[in-house]
Amino acid sequence: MDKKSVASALEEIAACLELKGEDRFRVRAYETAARAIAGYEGDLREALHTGELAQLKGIGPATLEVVSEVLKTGRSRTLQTLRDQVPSGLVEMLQISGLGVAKVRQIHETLLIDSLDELEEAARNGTLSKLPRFGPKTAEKILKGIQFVRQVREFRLLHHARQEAAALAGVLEGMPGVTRVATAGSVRRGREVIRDLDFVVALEGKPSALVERLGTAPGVREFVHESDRVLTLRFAGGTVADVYWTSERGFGYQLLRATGNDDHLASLKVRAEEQGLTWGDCDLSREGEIVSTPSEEDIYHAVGLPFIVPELREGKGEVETAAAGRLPQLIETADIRGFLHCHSNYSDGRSTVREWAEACQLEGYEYLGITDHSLAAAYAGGITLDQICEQHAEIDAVNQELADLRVLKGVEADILTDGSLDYTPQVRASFDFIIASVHSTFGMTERKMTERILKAMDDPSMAILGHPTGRLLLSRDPYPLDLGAVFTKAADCGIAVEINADPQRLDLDWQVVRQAAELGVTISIGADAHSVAALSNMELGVTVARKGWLTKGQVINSRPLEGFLEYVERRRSRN
DNA sequence: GCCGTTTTCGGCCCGACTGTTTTCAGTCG
Repeated sequence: MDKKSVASALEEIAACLELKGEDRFRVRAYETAARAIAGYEGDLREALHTGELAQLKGIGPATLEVVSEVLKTGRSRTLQTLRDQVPSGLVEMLQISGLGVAKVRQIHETLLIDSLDELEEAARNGTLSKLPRFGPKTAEKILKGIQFVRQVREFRLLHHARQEAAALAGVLEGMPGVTRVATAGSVRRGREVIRDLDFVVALEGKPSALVERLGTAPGVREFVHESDRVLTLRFAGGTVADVYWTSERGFGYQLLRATGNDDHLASLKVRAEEQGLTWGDCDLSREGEIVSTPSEEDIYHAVGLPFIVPELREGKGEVETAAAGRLPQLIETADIRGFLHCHSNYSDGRSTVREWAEACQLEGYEYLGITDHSLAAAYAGGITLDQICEQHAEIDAVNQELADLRVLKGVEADILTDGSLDYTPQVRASFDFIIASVHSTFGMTERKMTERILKAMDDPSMAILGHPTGRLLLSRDPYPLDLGAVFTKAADCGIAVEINADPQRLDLDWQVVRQAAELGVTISIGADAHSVAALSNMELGVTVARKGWLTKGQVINSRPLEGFLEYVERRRSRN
């Protein structure tokens, strides 16, 4: 049982309790517990065993019991009981943006609706919009929401998929006859959301023993499909995994095939055939003779190409560029010198300034930019003027003590509805640098939202534009925005545009990162981390940058401290 | 239900926006 299953059990309990009209603080306790589990970095079983889990903030006796039960048996009696009392369709309806408990209950009680299909019908035929306090706009919004929920429920976020894949790879490694295991597919390519997991195993002997053992592996619910080289499994949590097996000498070819994507493979196939090779389902051959391909490098070599890293294999011209010898030297996590965009306990973060500084020093960063929420972000405990003074004094003290790390005084200032930045110019001048982001009024038209952001970019105190499209993967679409206009202006004004590395955001999307870079935009990779446990966000941000073909030189926080500060200063002295 | 203590129970996120209504409930960040 993975973290996601445990967290979603707790979330579902919370939703059921809420729909039953239970005390809202009890509901919130389960939601808090779900977040605590989802954000927990270590191994859950281990932590349960050592008692560390019982100490985790947000976990108490009742929620610990749920966690323990789900880890041991894959189910929770509390949840089973609740499921008998609350129709599952109502829980799904809660995921629709614009529908809260009150409206879902109203719909259920007055129209006797308890599934998405029935809700869709009622929204289409006009019965829904006749309910008190509903109207045509609400019905339309609900129809959109139903589409969205249906579309996203099969997917999971990259970091969750990576955790699941690592756990499953560990199980595969212990299987009889298995000599090598690799994670393939979209997880390996670093896609932001993942539908299925893919694995390649090198096997000695017959696959029957492997198949048999996989059937009894923990959490496996059923075999969806089985052939002579691949087994498709479904786990209790809903995850679907393809396991391909091959010999050691065919491992590279199978790994390449299982990694994809289809467009990339199609381009390779064309090149292979031009070279007189046969691109088979299971192996690469020349004149009937199988070519030995223990590693992927062997295949790229055979078709006359340098190795292409998995992140680039999206069929976006990487094969042609590689053939011309013009693939960029992609940025790596080790190139990042400045850890930017993190929240401390002064706003909605959990770690203190000192904890941030010590953690970043340990990771080898040269500088750290603390950027708490500004005053307008009331829900996130935006930092007041008094707190700013207090925090700056604390940062000064930490800087006095630490020799090889510089803590910068930053802030994530709200871009207000009218396009101005939060705080007065005098207050903004007290910061070393400012990330400016939109956190409210997402429902503007494209023209208005674009005007709002372009106006904010006129403010010389803005160094970085934070999470530019506001999307939340699998839960909220980006707001409409003319990104081309934003990029052009950013390049012109010397404002860096963020790749926000929060696993739920990964905003900019990798597909537009390249466009931004081609327009001359400097990119900032911001962790948007709320505790030191999320230091590893940075790696996800770098994955997005690599998928966007970025080199070290295009990323502002891969510059040394002086280079970063110079960039900020140059921006300030314009206008 | 959990936390943080005045260690036994009170307090827990609040203001703005949206779509509805005609003054505001519900939702969201």
